[in-house]
Amino acid sequence: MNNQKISTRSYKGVRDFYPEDKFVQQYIFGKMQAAAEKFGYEEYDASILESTDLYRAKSGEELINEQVYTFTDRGGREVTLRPEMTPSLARMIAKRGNELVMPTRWYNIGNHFRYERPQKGRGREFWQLNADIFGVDGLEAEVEIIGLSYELMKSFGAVNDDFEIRVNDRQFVQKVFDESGLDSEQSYKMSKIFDKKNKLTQDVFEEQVGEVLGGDAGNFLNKIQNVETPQSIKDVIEKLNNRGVDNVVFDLFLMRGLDYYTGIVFEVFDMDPANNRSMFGGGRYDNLLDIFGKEKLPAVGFGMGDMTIFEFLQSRDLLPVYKPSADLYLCIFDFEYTDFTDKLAQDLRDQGLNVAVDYSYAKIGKQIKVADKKGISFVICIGEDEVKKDEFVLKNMSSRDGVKLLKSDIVAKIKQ
RNA sequence: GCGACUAUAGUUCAGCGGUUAGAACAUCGGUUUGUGGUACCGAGGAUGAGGGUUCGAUUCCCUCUAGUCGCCCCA
Repeated sequence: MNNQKISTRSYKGVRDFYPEDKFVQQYIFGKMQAAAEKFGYEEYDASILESTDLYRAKSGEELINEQVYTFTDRGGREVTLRPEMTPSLARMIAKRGNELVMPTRWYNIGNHFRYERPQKGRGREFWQLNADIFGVDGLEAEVEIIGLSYELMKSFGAVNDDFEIRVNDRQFVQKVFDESGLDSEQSYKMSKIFDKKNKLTQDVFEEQVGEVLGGDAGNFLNKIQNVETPQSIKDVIEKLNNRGVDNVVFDLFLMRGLDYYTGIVFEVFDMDPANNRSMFGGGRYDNLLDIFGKEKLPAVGFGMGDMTIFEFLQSRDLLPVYKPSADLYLCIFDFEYTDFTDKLAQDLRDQGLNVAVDYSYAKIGKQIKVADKKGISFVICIGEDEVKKDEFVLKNMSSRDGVKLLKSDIVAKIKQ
C-alpha cells in the first residue's frame, strides 16, 4: 500500500459546491427557469457526453484539438464532454424533423466543459442557460429573446442603469463591407477587428483596418463613423421600447465571436465602470441544421453563463442570504425522549415541514447554539414536560421569543 | 501555448539566516446540568515537494508541483 496523501483540491478548473454555494446556484437557476417558463419555453436536456464527430463537423479544428475534453471509450469510440449546448440541441431538433410544431421554444440549464486556462470568472466547468426559439423568420423572435434576457436581468433585481443591451445586424455589417469593396477574406478579417475594437486604442484600430484594406483607410473609417442605424435595428429597438425595454443601443462593432450567427446579434453589458464588459448574449443563426443535411430553420437564441452573472450579482449586492433547508430543529434533553421526538418529527414532516433532530444529548444550551450556528429559524426542545403535557415551546431564533403551543399548531405558527 | 505574481494553521494574514514560527476568524472544551447570539478562560491545528549555499534555511538560490491574475481563445 502507498501512504501518499490524496489532495483535497477538486480537479483543476472544476468547482465544488458547498451548501452555501449550491444555495446561490439554485437561486440563480431558479430565476433562469422562471424567466424561461414565463415565456413558454420547455425544458430539454442531453448527456454531457457526445460523439466527437458532432463537434468535428460543426466547429473549427482548433476547438476539437485544443479546447475540449476528448477521450476514447472502451469500445474505441471517440467521446467528448460537451463544450456547449448548441450542437446537442441541433442534433435533437434535426432528429425530430418535421414532427416539431413550430414555433418551438426550448431551454436548458446545464454544465459544460472546456480545456483552457482557468482565470477570473472562467473555469473548465461552467453552467449555462440556453434559450432558443425556432421557426420564426421575423424580428419578433429577436425581440422575444432580447425581451427574455431583459426580464431575467430584472428578476435578479438589476435596474436599467446596471446594464445595457447592445444590438447589431451582421447582414448590415456585411452590406457595409460590400459597399466598401471588401472581398470575403477582407470582410472576415475586418469583422474580427470590429469584434476586438473595445480592447484596442483608436490608433491601433485604424492601423489594423488599414492593414486589411491594404492602403488608405480614410474613406472606410469615415463611412463607418457616419453609418446610420439600419432599419432592422430601428425596428428591434422600437419593439423593445414598446415592451418597456429602453436600455438598448445600436453598436456597429458588436460581432460576437461565433461565426455561425446570420443576422441580428446582441450582448448585455455590465455598466459598472470597474467591470465594463460583456456578460452574455446571443443572436440569430438560421444555418443550425446544415451539418445534418436538413433545410434551413429559423433560429434565435442566447446563452447566459453562471459565473459572469454571479459576479454581476455579487458586485451589486444582489445575492440572496443563505438559509438552510430545515425549518425546525428539535433538541432532546435525554436519550429516553428520543422515540417521542422522532415521532413528532415525522408527524411534522408529513405536514410539510423540514425538520432536523439533534442526537448529541449534549447540554440543551449547546444544542440550541448548534441550531443558531446553522441558521435554522425555529427550535423546540423535548424533555419531560413536553412528553407529559404534549405542549411545546416554539423558539423563534431571530426574535428570541418562545411561544407555548399544542402540537397541532406548530406547523401553522412556523409557516405564518 | 506565452507572461507576471504567489505558496506559513480549516480560512485570512504576520514573522525572522539562530531558543518553543505568532495573531485574528473558524472549530472544540469550559465559566453556565430546562434554553443560543455578547464577555472571559483554555485546547487542537501550519512553513507545498526536492535539491543547493550555510555551523544553522520557514527566511537566500535553483528545479518541480500547485494556485491566482493577465495574454491567446471564448462555442
